[in-house]
Amino acid sequence: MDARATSGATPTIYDVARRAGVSIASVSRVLNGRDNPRPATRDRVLKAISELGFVPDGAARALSSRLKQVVGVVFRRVYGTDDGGMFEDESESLLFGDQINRGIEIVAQRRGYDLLVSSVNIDEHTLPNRIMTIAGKCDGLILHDQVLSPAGIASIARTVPVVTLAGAEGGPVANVRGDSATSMREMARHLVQDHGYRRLAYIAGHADSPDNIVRGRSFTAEVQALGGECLTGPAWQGDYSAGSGVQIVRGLIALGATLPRAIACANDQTALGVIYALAEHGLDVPGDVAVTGFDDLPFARHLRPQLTTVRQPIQEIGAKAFEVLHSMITADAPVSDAPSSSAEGGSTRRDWSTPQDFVLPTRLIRRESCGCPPDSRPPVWRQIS
Amino acid sequence: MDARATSGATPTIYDVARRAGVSIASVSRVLNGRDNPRPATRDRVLKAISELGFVPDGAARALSSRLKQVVGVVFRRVYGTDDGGMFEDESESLLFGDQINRGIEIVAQRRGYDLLVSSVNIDEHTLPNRIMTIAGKCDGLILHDQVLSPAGIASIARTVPVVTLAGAEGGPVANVRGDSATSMREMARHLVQDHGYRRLAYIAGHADSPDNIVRGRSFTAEVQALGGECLTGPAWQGDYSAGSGVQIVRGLIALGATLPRAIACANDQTALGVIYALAEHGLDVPGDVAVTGFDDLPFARHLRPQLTTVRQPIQEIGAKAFEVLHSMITADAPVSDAPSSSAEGGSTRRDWSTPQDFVLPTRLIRRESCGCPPDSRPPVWRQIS
DNA sequence: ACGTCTCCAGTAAGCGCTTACGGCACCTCG
DNA sequence: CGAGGTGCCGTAAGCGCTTACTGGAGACGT
Repeated sequence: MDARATSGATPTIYDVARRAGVSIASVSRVLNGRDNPRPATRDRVLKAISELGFVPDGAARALSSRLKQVVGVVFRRVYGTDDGGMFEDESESLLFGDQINRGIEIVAQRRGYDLLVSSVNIDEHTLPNRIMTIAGKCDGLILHDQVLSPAGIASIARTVPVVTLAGAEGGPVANVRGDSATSMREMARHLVQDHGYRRLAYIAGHADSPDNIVRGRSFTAEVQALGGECLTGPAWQGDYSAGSGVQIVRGLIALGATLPRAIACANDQTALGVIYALAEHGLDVPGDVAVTGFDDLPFARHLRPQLTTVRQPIQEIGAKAFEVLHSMITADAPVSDAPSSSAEGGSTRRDWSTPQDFVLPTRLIRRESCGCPPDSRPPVWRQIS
Repeated sequence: MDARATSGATPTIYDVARRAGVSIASVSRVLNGRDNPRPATRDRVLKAISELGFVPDGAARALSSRLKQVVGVVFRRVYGTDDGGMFEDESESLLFGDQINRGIEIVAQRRGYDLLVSSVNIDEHTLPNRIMTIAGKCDGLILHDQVLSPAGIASIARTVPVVTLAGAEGGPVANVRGDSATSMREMARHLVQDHGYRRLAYIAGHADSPDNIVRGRSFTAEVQALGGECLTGPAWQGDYSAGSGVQIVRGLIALGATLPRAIACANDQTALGVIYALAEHGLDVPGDVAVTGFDDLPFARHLRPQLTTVRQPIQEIGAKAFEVLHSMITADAPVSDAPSSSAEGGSTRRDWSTPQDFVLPTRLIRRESCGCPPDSRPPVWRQIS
């Protein structure tokens, strides 16, 4: 038996062992649900554990087993918070990210993993350091859109498994995203063909967001292919926030510009702002201007008018990201097993030479803001019939 | 110099040391910003680090320094997600929690801490195990409302520092919450005195939520003190969700009950559901029935009518919770220092015998849904003037 | 009765860091 | 010119676990 005594502080496995009259190895075995310890031993250990209120130290466990069972999730915090105006009303812009995180968390939990979440400020000068600190605390990283340059991503991916969310096709690491192209094309068709609008516009999200780029391109191309006109340019550059939607519309109206018949927004939040600003000027949606969003956040159906948008399988995107990361993490471990030449079906054996790009299906949700008639049935509210 | 070689896998401090031609102690010293290594040495080390893409292992660091720089945050997940109906539309109920977490995270970051977030399902049978696993991975725990019984909290608090959010006064551990009593009293006064409503009701949140209890009691008491009538009872029992608000109103109307002139809801989400259900039946808010919420979530001001509610300093609550926890964590360390008898001003020296209850101020926000006239100025949108 | 096999349980060697301690230059001053 | 600093840096002892290896005790076959 080991002599180590840890009486004052929090109990360790040695205290448990001593109290149960067994060796630390046995304690470890019951902790990990091995089946060798016989029932009598196991019970003594369990008793000691609960009497002492013993909680195994995750760090020690991680160090020894080379697995932390933690995945890091990094996303972008929008407004500076370093000083006086401590908490801006930034919350709305985070709905999407939070939902994704929920999806990650739920599947992670099933595998015994927990989430280390961390938001970063882009203009942070110590970004590399922060990311390293985080990386050191987990087995793998999931990076939301807009947190790191492709080069930065590639660099850190050298050392720890990384998957990105909503990244560009052909990025340096595995990537998971919704299918923006197909549904934005469908949106364009719906607006132009079904509703007959000819003069439309796309309010962009962050210029360097791959999702935004794809959405804008697909929409514009399809509108033009269908003989419509699609306004673009700096005047239509937003940043995914509701505020940017408000500003753009106000700006246009102040300039006396003729608004297009329909405005497709890069996401729901921008649409929220647009509708808001339009109402401010007495313009009717969809009567005067039709407005659409993207994401189908929960609030989309509570707006008046209810928002026509594209549903992304938000939580599934998070879930998929975790699964991909998890397979990278576990594939990392058995490095000295089969020497080589394992020609079985597409296993993930350190083969992120050509990182995969997972695209999840999206769906056009027609509600009122595009000009469709309101659903006659009272809409269900959740699981309530 | 140490002989250990770690060539195949991810680089360790030994690899860095070897490459830089120094000892691991020196590497550690530059990693931790100690000032002894002289510039030349430091540069060699830094160079080796970046060449190898070395990321110090958080587990090893934590084990050695007895500090993980991680705090756990546990909150309640509402709907089961174990099976087929994988992702219910649970999101709305999480806004509040997510905001709090943001507050925690932002201040935590300043101190070099990260957040380990984990949602739990109440009906989970392995709850104690899950919480233990989480506890083992961090230096302290912040528990949201409704995740653990007071007994359970007390038990785990034996081993790791814990602070609760929106817990009851006089709970087993330190607690941080918004001041529900004062503002609900004010709300009652506003409704009864300013608007002259005499027949009101309070739609409750979870029955075992301390915040809900305080809100209900304060509101009811004040209404009655002012000579009004306040409906209560099982018919008015909700669960903080929008869905419960919908159901309650639908139920009442189906029964042919005469609705009260004003309904105060336990939180904004319930109010959202109530307004929705009222509209469904052609009832005008606030014309026929006034409705109020609690929390002042961002969507509250985008509702039609804009929601009268109580603003909780949500992120500040999270921030405060972290600060309290952090002081407990750091106070934990020097355990063999001053033997006793430190009679200085209220320091947190392992003195959670009578856990503190921090109450942050709240504020009544009068908007339209109570019957107040709409604000004439176009409301600002964020920082936009 | 003795070898052998099976089960349990203990011993001890790390996992990758931090840090107390000590040694070696080199410098300062009596 | 030697005692005593002072500044850098290396050595080694852990931190609290997991687990390969080893050993002892029965159970069993011959």
